[in-house]
Formats: sequence, structure tokens, C-alpha cells
Amino acid sequence: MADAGEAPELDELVEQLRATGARVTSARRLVLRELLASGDEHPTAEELAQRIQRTDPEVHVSTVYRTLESVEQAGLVVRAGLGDGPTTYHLAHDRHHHARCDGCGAVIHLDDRAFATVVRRLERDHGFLAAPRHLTVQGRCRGCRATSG
Amino acid sequence: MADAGEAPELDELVEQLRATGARVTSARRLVLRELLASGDEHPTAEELAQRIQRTDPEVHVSTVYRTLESVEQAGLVVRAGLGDGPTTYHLAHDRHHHARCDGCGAVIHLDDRAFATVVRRLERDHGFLAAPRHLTVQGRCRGCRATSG
DNA sequence: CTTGATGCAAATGGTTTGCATGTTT
DNA sequence: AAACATGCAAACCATTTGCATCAAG
Repeated sequence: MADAGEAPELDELVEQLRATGARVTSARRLVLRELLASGDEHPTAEELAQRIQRTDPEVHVSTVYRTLESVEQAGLVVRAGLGDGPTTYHLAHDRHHHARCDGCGAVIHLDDRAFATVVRRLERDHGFLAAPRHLTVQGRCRGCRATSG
Repeated sequence: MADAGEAPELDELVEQLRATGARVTSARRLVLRELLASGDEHPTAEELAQRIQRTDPEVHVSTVYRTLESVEQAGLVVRAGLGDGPTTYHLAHDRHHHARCDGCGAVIHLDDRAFATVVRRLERDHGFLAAPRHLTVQGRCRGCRATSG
């Protein structure tokens, strides 16, 4: 099972992309580079495009969208578009989930392990192979439980 | 803790809505009635509008959207973003989660209980009181595991 | 040289909004 | 009467697509 290991090199990602049969163009390289540079930010397609355009103004947003689709299918990138606002993206090696406080917005990171029970249940009861990618659990953090009703 | 109990009566819902200060109009009553009638379907705003229009053709989609916003804020309705496609809605008393197949889009219902481990962990490790509202776990259903890679 | 990728512009689709009018409280 | 909700059309925004051109394999 793919896990949250070290950050990969650009060349690694490029190679994995090529392995799926997709062609490696300069635009695609730039998208991957920008995703690497984004760390644990979760940029939108538009944001990626703008940053990339500082290097190559020719790269169009639609290309970024198409590239994101390819790299997502290659399993390199995860779509974290939840809640409101546009979809955000991050590299797949950085797999994590969130618990977010309804009160103050504080975010706690959760690893896959927390969802083991759910995964097992789905397998046992439905033959469903769960691969949770990006879940956000709502609730109230310690501080907000004390403070407000 | 609010839980998935009996289906409420229309009048109950109406009363709860009124209690938040919102005005109760015939359109809003129709939205709630339609949500009740939808059982565990998850209608989109558009679908709700169409069904409502069989009773009152004057009711406009934008009204349905505005109503959904009000009833969501009143805590009567939960927004269920199932990945792609338009947002779907269901009554809050019917709390559950989903597993959705990446391949064919099939949806499996999961009850709160499946997430007990996550909830316990968050409480123990972070004093975080989780109240998951609507999570969608991705994966592959039995059929799609067999069929495709 | 073949196939897939790109730029651009235009289309799409879900959702939101401005405004004049109608309805609830 | 005052505040809020509605219908409608138009705006909006993220994303997708058709097509001619270009570059990677």
C-alpha cells in the first residue's frame, strides 16, 4: 500500500508518469515541479497555472487541468477538493487526512491507520477495496469544547 | 449526540426551521416535504426543484438553493459532496457516510459506527470531539476490482 | 511520421446574485 | 408596515471541449 514516505525527486515522478504511457512535456514537468515546491500547501489548478506562468507564460490553465488529470490517473496526485471552493491537489506520497474544528478551524493531521476499521469493514461486508485519499472529519477541538457551547 | 433516529414529521422540521428565525413559506415547506419523501436517495437541488414543480410549477431552482442554504444552517439538512457531479442533500437525522467506487460510481452506505475508531482516537490523542457529518471513502467495488486493473 | 499534448476560445453546468415584486410575521 | 423570500434573468466560476497546430516517442 502506497504510504506517506519521503518526498520523491522530480525525476522519479517524471519517470512514473512516463511509465503509464503518458508523454512527458515541459508543461507537465513544470506542473510536477510546482506540486513538489508546494509542500503541504494544497494549490488549486488556477494557482498552479499562475505560478508556472512565472517560468513559462505560455502554459495555459487548461493544460494544467489536463495534466492534473493525467498525473492523477497515474496515481501521482490526489484531489483534495472538499468543502467549498475549487478543487485542490497534492502529491500522492503525502497521504493524510484531516480533522477540522468547526469552531476555530484548527486542523489535526490523521494518518491512514485511523481508518483501518472502516477499510476492514468495507472489505468484509461488501468486498469493497477502500483507498481513502482525503477525508475531513468535522468536530470540535479541545479548546472550543471548553470555550463555547 | 444527535443520531440517526426515526424520520421526523414535516411539522417538526417546519417548527425547527421557524425556531431559527427563518420564515416558513410554501416553497420551503415543499422542499422539506420532498426531502422527507426522498428517503435515502440523495437528490440534487435540480432534482428537488423538478419534483417540487410537479406540485407547484412556480417554484424556481434558485429558491430551492436558497432554501437549502437556510435549512442547512438550521442544521436540518446535510450537504453530501460525492466527489464529482452536483452536490446532493439529505435530512440531518439520517446520518451516514458513503463509500464510492472510483470505477463505476456505485455508492455504499456506511453508518456512523464504522468511524468509531477514528472518533475514539481523536478524543484520546487530541481531546477532539469528532462529529463526522458526511465522509466519502473512495475505493473500488467488488465488481470493478474483478473487471479492471 | 504517428500519436498524443497544447493553446486558445468558446461552451458547459452548477450555483449565486441583483432587482423588482410578493408574502410572512 | 417592515423584513424577508421569491421569480427571473443574468452573472459567475471552475472545469471541459473542439480544433488547428506542435512536439514527443
